[in-house]
Amino acid sequence: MIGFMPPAHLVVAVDLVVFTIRADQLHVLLIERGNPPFHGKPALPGGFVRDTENLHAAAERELHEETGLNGHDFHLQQLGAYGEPDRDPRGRIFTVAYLAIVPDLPAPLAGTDASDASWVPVTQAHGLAFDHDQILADALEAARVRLEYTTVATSFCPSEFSVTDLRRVYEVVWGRPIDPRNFHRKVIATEDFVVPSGNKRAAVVGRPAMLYHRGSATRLNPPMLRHSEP
Amino acid sequence: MIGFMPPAHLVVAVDLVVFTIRADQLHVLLIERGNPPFHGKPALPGGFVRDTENLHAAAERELHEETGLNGHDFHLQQLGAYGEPDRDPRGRIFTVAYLAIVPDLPAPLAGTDASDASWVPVTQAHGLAFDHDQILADALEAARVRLEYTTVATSFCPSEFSVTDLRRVYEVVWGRPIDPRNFHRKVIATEDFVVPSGNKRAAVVGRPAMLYHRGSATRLNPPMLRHSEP
DNA sequence: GGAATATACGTCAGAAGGACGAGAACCTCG
DNA sequence: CGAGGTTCTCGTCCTTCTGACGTATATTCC
Repeated sequence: MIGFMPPAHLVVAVDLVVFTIRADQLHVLLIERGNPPFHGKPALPGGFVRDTENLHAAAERELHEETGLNGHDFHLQQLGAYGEPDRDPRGRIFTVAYLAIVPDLPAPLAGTDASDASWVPVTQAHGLAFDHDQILADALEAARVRLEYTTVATSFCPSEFSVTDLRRVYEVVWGRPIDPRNFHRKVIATEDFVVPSGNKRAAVVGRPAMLYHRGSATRLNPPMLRHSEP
Repeated sequence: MIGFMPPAHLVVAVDLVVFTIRADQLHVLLIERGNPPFHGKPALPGGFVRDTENLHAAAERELHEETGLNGHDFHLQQLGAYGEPDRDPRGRIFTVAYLAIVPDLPAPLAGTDASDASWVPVTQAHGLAFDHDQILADALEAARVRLEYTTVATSFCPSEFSVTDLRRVYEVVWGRPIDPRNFHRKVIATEDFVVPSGNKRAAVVGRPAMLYHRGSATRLNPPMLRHSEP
């Protein structure tokens, strides 16, 4: 069943790797495919680029359709293009992958037409349709690198967060523990990484944490290097 | 003259930003367009992706056609996809940009069918066709960043080079002088960045330099940070 | 009030790099 | 052949940054 060939303007799609953190675990947004090919298999959300929209707009539209998010309360950046000739059995379809980082949604996926979408821990996200396993792996590595050199970690957090919240982001994405005292020093010393909100967290136990908003900085200089092991 | 619409498999192209260093200046490979649109204007070399090849293969093929280079004596990496609806007046054409870094070719462009291609200093590469000004700007920034975190600078150099040759690469691409003594210490101290060839350069003037081949390392850890100024 | 806990701040040593001095190895020129 | 100039290589000092780890502070629970 190779017969299907989409019209020219439907040869390019965008696929989204949407990351969030829930219950101290990195989750990725997946859909269950309702049509062939790969019927019933999990896949990254995505869709074809429309005639009048550019790639970024297409990614934003898909993200809105799947999560209800819009405006600028998320991080969205292009990862790269994928175009193996046989990546889609329907024919020659290229896809441009986007990495999205969103905070843990209070009413997750509410008001969306994507009731088939669900958050899956990345550790359990295998066997995806198409080449989405590869795209997901590339996205995970890209996210880890971007935490080193940029301030995107704050995009995982809600508007108000503590330094410990931010540290959890790094620990979850990197998969390794970080010394709380050194991390605190680094975050506070980095100009415009976070700005104090003036509030304190109601303590469940222990000293209440000071709360912050994300600052205006985007680059981390000097970077927060994870010491890579083979 | 909007009538032209390429068949489905010709909606995606690859464009190359090929950098080299000649006479202590960063040069980019440009062609002069022989057909409309943008007839007679300079542009990045590129072409449509063929039915059976993937994106990387298409980029390699184009690079070979334009420079005669093949094998692995160059650096070739994807930059990203560009897809503004109006970027090509012929219709909806997406392009995937690739960054190539090659040594100064001894017999430049010999044996190629691209006699229309020429090396242009990046400082004079303006007014390109399509959105190639933007792609070139993105490529330049990407090259600068990659010099910080990877060992690609050696891809600008011939097989055998001196530490000073390598330093010139950084100075030319970054556009700022570097202290020769600190640079030398950094390069030598970084494991597998360069390996001694055992030879010395015949000195024109001054102490002859020891020569090196590029090493096996790809990442620079810790990175060679340029201190960005606003 | 004391124990437990989490946050905030401090200290010390080692790694890395910017600034700069100086020696080493070649050239040319007188 | 020696002096001076040039370039490459090595070394020193000092500052910044960070990993390791100690300690004070603010809250809840008992």
